[in-house]
Amino acid sequence: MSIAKDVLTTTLSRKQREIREREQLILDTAQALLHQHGYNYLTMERVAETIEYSKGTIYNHFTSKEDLICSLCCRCISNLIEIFERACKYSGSTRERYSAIGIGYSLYHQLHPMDSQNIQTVKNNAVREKLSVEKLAEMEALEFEIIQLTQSIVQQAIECGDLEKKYEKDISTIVFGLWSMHYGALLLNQSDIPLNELGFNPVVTMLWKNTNCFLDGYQWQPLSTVSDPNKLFDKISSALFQDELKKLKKCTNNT
Amino acid sequence: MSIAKDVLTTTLSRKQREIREREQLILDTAQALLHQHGYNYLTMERVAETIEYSKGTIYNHFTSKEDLICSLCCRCISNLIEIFERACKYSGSTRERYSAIGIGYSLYHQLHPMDSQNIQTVKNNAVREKLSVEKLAEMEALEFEIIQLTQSIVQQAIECGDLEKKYEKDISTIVFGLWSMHYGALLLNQSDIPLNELGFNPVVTMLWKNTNCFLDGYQWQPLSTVSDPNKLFDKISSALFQDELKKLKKCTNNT
DNA sequence: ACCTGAACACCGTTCAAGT
DNA sequence: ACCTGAACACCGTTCAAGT
Repeated sequence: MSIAKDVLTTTLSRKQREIREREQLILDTAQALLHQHGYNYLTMERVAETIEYSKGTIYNHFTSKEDLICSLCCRCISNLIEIFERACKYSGSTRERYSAIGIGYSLYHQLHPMDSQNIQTVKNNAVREKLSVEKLAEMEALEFEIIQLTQSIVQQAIECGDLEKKYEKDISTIVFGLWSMHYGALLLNQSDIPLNELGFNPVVTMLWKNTNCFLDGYQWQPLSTVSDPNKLFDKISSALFQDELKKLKKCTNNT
Repeated sequence: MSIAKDVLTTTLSRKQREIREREQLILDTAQALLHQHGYNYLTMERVAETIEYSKGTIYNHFTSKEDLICSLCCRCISNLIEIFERACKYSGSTRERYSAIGIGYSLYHQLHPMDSQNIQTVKNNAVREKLSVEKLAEMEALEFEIIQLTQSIVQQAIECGDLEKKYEKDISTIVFGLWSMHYGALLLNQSDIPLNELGFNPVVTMLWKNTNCFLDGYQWQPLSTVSDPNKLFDKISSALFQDELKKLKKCTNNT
């Protein structure tokens, strides 16, 4: 009985599971093509060939090439949100948690450069122009989630006095400051401007320094001058990327 | 004799002048198509039709569609450099001049949103992948010019003591801070994230506030707390965009 | 109900023919 | 020496036919 029921429910949902799995397969394939051979190599034809289905089937999952790319982007933003949630849960002062968001952002992009390329691809007008309003709304909802998470920490900082009350009207400005600084840095980093040849330090290092000065400028307590910023960086980054570091350790132990 | 010589030299260079003029015409046309109907409406065919030449002729000027778009982008960056040069010449403290760079950047993008869209278009991988190394080098050279202009002000600030000596090793980091903050803000602004619906202040306002806090964090003298930042903004922006404001005045007087 | 792939549309690019 | 536009290549998208 129990087995029969299992079989029944399995049978009922198998098709759905198959479809869901194939959708992930398409996304994985598209991501791999994009990452390995660049944007112009990614064609619907090639995705179809790789997964051994016809082009028509892909269009059953995604209404257009742009829709496929945007879905890829949404998956990457979801991964990023997960990091941000970890940062919010970090046990430390409000300033440490806010810093953790920045660190999570920049380290995530360093650890997963292809994800960050995917996210940028959708910012392009040629792609955006072809997206449906529904798809754009889906992406916007994810971006909104990120803003909310970030904003909540600034709010808490004001409530507990780490940030002066007079900055209450600047909450969204402070969010925008961290966001624009990191977003801009990420894009400059992955553009092919040869930053290190031009004498710039590593982007993660510069971002950390600049974020600290930015928050010091808002007098967000405790100021970066009262403790060692480098130690704090290591502390937060190892806390945020515990899982990733574990994986790396495992790999090196096995070999 | 003199006339004959004039005719001769005119004849000799007429072709060249014609070609140069046509090149600008192609760029203007492409920009107009891009601005009025979006990226996907801009085709080589349509550009050819509009300027009443054949497609082959356009390929005599530009080796590919991407080459055309990149040339458009370079023209826009040159315009931006002109603003930056004005900012560097601004008579005021080093901090005021550095601020002027930021203000020039954000106001330029506000006054010429289509230029800033052009600049962004080339950041897209689909376009970059197809560019020749020469074209990329041309753009890089322009970007380098911007960096140099910005860096020179930070250098001066350290020399005259407006910035503490200990920040000498952070010069490029301070440049990167202003750059990433403004670049990120610009991109967020022209993406279709509805910033004002999400409760954000106007981007130019937020940038000015954040830049001041950023520079305060580096203790760049004089701090924004000793004078009215809003007055300074108005002073700098009217000095930088004198020409533009004159034009606007003329227009309103004539009508 | 789902999958297929031939056929179509569109656009970037080339090059033989024309002036 | 320069310009033209037919012809080609490539790729996104559709949909009648098949299972």
